[in-house]
Amino acid sequence: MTLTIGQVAAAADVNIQTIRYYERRGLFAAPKRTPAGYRQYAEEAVARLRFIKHAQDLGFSLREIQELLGLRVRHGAACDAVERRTRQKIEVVQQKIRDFQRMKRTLERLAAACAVRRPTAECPILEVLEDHGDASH
Amino acid sequence: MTLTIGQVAAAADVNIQTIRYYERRGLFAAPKRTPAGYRQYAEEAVARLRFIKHAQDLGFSLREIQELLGLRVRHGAACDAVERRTRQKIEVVQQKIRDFQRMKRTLERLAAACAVRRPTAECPILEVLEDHGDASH
DNA sequence: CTTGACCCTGTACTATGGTACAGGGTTTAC
DNA sequence: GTAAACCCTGTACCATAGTACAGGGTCAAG
Repeated sequence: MTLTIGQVAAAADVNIQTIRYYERRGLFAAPKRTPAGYRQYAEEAVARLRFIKHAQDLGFSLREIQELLGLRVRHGAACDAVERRTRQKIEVVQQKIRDFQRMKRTLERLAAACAVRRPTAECPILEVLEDHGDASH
Repeated sequence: MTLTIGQVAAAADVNIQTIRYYERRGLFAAPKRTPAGYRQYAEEAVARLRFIKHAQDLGFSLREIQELLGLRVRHGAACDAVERRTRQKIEVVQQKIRDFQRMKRTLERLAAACAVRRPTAECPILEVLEDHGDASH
């Protein structure tokens, strides 16, 4: 069974224009067409859109997502190269995790400074942020 | 002692155009001018730029930073609002960390499947990626 | 008193990730 | 058999966060 672009868009909760935009960008393979020129999608299209959205939530750019999907496209071909790229991606993700953990610790320090302040004290968050500016880099 | 826009830009390691852009956006108070119209900054300007940069590093948008700077002006109850925003930001960051860890596990599963594949097996990337897509959201 | 480095405003342009609209053709339901 | 709802392409537009450039004015050194 095939789906129209509108059905795919509704199922994946994205705009129709966005799907066409992805197709133009090369993220989304151009599907078969009806004689009238309507796009005919397989059900996997919905899963792929959801994958794209989730990867975006993780902070991957469309260009990076294109790379990830590129791993998929070349399946059956050079599996060694695919594995190498996947391990590179793991490194990138690991670094992102470290960055966000550092960010979270800084934010927690700010919130903690707020929580222990005396009633008459001024808000310490903004000062800490400025100290942070001086102390880091 | 006052600084020119070029000196401030060099000290804070930002583009001159960026400072003027912040001024236009209302993030950065318009400074006094010389009779010729040159901007004259106090040294605090450098600290404020660093504050903006570090808040950006922590994932705040310019709009959010503008809010934070606005809160600083109105002391008193402002601290509670700043703390609330900070804790909201921590939640967002925590969720991102969880998502990245999930993504990392997915990629590791992918690489592991690659490593143990039989010579005749197809590259299992497609299935793993789409499982990931199905499992989320 | 000219040269070069700096400053000014205003406008245009970049990249990313979309979203909207114009002006058509097609399909479906009554 | 027609009206609504859907699809097509192409182009223009939005926000965010800048960056560049044109066409001037200003300042300090030699």
